[in-house]
Amino acid sequence: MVTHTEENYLKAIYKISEKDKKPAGTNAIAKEMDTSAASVTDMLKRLSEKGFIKYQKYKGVNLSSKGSKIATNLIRKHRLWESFLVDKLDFTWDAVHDIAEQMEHIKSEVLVQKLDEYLGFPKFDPHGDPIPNADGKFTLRVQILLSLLRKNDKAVIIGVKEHDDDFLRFLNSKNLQLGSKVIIIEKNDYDKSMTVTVEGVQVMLSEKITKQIYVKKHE
Amino acid sequence: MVTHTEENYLKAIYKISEKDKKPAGTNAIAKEMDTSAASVTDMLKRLSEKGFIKYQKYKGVNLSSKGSKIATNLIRKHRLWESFLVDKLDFTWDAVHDIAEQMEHIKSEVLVQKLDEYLGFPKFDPHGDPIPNADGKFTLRVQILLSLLRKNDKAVIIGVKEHDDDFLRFLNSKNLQLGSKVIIIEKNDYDKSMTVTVEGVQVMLSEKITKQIYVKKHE
DNA sequence: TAATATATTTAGATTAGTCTAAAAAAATAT
DNA sequence: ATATTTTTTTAGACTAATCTAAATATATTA
Repeated sequence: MVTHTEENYLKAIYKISEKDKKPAGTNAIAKEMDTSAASVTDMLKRLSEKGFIKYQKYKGVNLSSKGSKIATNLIRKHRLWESFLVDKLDFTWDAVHDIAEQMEHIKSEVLVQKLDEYLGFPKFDPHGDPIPNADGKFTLRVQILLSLLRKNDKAVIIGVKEHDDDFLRFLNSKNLQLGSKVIIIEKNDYDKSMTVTVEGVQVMLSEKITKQIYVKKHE
Repeated sequence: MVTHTEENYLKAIYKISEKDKKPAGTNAIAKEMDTSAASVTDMLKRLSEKGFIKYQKYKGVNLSSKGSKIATNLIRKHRLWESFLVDKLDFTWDAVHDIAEQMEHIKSEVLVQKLDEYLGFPKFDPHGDPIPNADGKFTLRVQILLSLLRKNDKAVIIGVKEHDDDFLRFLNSKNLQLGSKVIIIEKNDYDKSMTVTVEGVQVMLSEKITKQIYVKKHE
């Protein structure tokens, strides 16, 4: 048995070691979980006893295959529920994270399987993040940052790096969403800002923004 | 704030005082919650301090309007999710209770509202139980027990009193489901068993069964 | 390499929810 | 109306998850 809280720790550890490509440290986990380092140490002992992580004092942690399975399954459920909320219930992409954060803890194998089927076995969620399959395998694809495009390039938005709700709402306001076609009209050498056309409308995007958007080149 | 566990207690109290038409006793709650009477007493103090119940030592408990609101909202969510599971994900009515028991705790007003809309504002769940609206009001309707019908009566199944999974699967096996049309062919005076026609097939039903099925008379 | 800074763990306490065993109150029966 | 049974509460302890403050390891830098 794995508790709600343990599941959240495993997901945090997964996320951190995925990003940093090395064992997750106590402080990093504390920050991700919004708790104290002392609490993390306590939890690491528990997770270690249950065989979910490989843990040595002061050395950071790695997930065991058992722990990794739980973490990817949570990510799978999280992203499937986000897809459900957007595709079926008509939520916008900036409003689904907190709800999916709760729904990912629902325990039922058959529910996930039926949900996946109902959604048509989606490979990517409403933010363009890959949805692992039942075996925990992620679909890989070529994706580059919008900031790397040059004048006259054409591309389609296929994902976002930043998931902050305010950022997503900013994109909504500029009509930038998954599937949007953009054409680079101008690129400013000095501040790297761009002027692009989205759905026939010109908008100016700072580098801070263009570095958070994944695209696929077009034509 | 109300915790997961507190919510379950409130629902248990609601259920018991609804059935017995009087304040819920400690033992009854303990049985419903599958815990000890001592734990219940502890929890009643907490719920009372939070203003969810009216509690006097040894006198049993009643929900306050605040507590009642929480309980009916849980029932609303439970029944909406059961409807979702059956109508959209193709679950059978005997397999949805435990999953809905988890889903009812998801906290999001707008989610419930959108789910309700997505399902077409259903008034009854897959077991024929009424789904309270956002104000906690239940739709009432005439429903009688199948056991009360007489020879040659025609009726439609609109609900079940018993929710046990095995009972529901028994009904499945006889093709008895919500909306099924039944005709009473014969009624045995001695043991009150009946022979009825369902979807053109004759089946024999003991009184134990017919006392658990709600119907609406037809023609 | 010694001094300093940072990261991590330990110690000890707290809260929610649970337990068993014993005490007390209320209900029932003789 | 007294004795017995049932119901409920209290007492005291346990676990999971958390906290702050202090101690100890490790890493960094002069």
